[in-house]
Amino acid sequence: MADEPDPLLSLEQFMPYRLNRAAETVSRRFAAIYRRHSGLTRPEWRVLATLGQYGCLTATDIGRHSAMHKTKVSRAVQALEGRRWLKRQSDSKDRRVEHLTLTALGQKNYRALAQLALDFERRLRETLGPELFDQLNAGLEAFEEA
Amino acid sequence: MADEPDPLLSLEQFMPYRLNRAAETVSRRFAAIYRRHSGLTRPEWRVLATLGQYGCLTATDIGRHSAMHKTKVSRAVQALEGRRWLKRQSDSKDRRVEHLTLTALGQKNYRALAQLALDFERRLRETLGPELFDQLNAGLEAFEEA
DNA sequence: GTATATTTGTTGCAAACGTAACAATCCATT
DNA sequence: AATGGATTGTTACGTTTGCAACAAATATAC
Repeated sequence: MADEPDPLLSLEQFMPYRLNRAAETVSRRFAAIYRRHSGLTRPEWRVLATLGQYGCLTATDIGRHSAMHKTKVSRAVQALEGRRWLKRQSDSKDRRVEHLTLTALGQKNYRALAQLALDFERRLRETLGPELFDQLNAGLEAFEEA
Repeated sequence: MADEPDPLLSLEQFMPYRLNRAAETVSRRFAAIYRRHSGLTRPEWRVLATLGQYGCLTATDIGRHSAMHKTKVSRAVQALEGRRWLKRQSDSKDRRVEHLTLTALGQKNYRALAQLALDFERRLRETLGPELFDQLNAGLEAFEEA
């Protein structure tokens, strides 16, 4: 009595499923690295990395750029502010917005964490093989445009 | 006074970041579809799809296969059991494990939802273009092996 | 054969999450 | 300049999540 109800859908070949598994696996491993190093959560790491790259942004900017919910951003910003890794400067023209920048301490930690990120990606590229890595990258790039 | 602290890391070109954004976008859109159709949550959909494909599995099997935490699986199984979409059968040899299978009702809904999935993927392939879609798929496939 | 370790699945609990409501501010139309 | 609407960021609240502890059962070691 076979219990195989002739599968209509093969998850292993289903793109959303594949994408999710790959992203989850990578994200989890990478998160374990910077968590061990700094204790940052994922949203906090994202805010740090975004500010490290762009220098000065508002909370809305960060949310738009990293596709995070604004409450997530708000809480991550609070946490980083508590560490003195980030400071707020109110805009003189529009007093709703606050410009966020990393402090010297924040930049120092950003540099260390960015290095961890680059190392991680390099190992990933080696594990996957450069040609497949680039292929995957090209596919993902096409994705962002569509 | 430039506020650009020479970014060490370009998030847009960072593989884990790209993977996450793509996966999140796709997953969110697809989830909206089957949520509207059936009210299933993401973990519930995953359990349903996994059982629909493999017929009979234990909770641990499902967790391992779909990379979900065992508590997530446990709760999704409870929810599907509450809908009468799934039934448990205790193993006669090892009384810890329970074999999970879809009921007739569960299979009926699985078929409908699998069709939605295939439609979604077909549209995705059209949007992306077949060649890039396949390229992305090849990259993801390499991923799973490593 | 008993003690110890491992595995399977569930539950308590605290942390994290998103929705919605909110205060504060700015903009647009009049 | 005033009312209505939009935008920015925070907070309150109910839900979801994962870690840890757990009970039950099996496997392993002695």
